[in-house]
Amino acid sequence: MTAGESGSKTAVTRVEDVDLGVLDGTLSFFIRSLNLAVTRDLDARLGGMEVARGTGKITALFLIGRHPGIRPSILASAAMKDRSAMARILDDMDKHGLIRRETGHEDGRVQALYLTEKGEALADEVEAIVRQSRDFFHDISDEEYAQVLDLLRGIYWRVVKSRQARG
Amino acid sequence: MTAGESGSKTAVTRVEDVDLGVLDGTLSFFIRSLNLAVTRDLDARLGGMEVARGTGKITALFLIGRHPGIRPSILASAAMKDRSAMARILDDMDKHGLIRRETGHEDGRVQALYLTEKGEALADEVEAIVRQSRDFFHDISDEEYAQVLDLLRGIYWRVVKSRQARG
DNA sequence: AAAATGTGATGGACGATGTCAATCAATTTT
DNA sequence: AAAATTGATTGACATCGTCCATCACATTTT
Repeated sequence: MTAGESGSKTAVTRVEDVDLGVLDGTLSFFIRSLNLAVTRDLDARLGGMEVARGTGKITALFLIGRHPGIRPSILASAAMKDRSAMARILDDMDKHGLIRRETGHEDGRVQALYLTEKGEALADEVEAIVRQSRDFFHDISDEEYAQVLDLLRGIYWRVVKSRQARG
Repeated sequence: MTAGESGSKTAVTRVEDVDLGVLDGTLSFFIRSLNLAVTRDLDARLGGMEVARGTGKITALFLIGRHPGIRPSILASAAMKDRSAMARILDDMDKHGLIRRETGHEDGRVQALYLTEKGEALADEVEAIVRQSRDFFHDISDEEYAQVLDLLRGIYWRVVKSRQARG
């Protein structure tokens, strides 16, 4: 019936022979699987740096650097996390002296985030490493990389915006 | 210098105005961010089912169903996990009566995995839900979805194979 | 045959993660 | 002024991924 039901119901001894079935047509599966591999690779590259483990720290570091005064909730949206998760990350970064939190002058509820000098330095350091992270996909041609990047970027923004709409 | 450094160093109040900087050219970032959104959505769809939370259980359920007698280590490779992580998942599924583990007749070290009837039933149920998971990307056209699926599938297999080679 | 080496699967421990609900302060609405 | 809303934070809880050690079985070496 469905594509990929050719070699069904047979034991396999090699991963290459595995038929993914429904999962083969499911974007979620590939995103979720690749996430593990990519995260592992990035953590290895970041070694014992203060931003290792987790997407949130790196995203926060870069976005605060690029948009001084940005608010925690915007960071949360961009990183697809909820506010409480981002609050923890910021707390951690604060303890490590990477960021500074100021209370907004106009609205007393919001916080304005800034990188400390230490944060700026780390951001530069991490940026160099992140640029190298493309090496993980060394098997993939520049064209393919660019294509998938464009497509995922588009999907990303649409998801961000629809998440924004809902809550 | 680099693409995307146009609107630099300005505070933003809306996510849409955020400039991702280096991250904008980093596949890892989009994969890692989208992973969170996709995982959340899938967990919501699966509600309180016995396979909710985590990619591993669903992958195991489907692959065992499609390849009766498959070994845990192959499942681990396909799900991009390590053996111990997969062992926990299988243990959990065993406790819930979803799978059956037999010791291989030829090689006493390996296990052969099979779905129980309960497991088969759940697999069918979950398959229906997984098929609906494309709805999460309702903003994305069929063409785009197919394109990004093809590209990620290709990347997935290359990563799986290179992981296989290394360790 | 015995010993050493290798491989598949488990289990414990640890830190980190994501989520939910509750709280608190500040602001906006009525 | 009271009520409802919003931004941020905290505690609690379950889960996850990783590392290290262990155990059983196989294969290779001597």
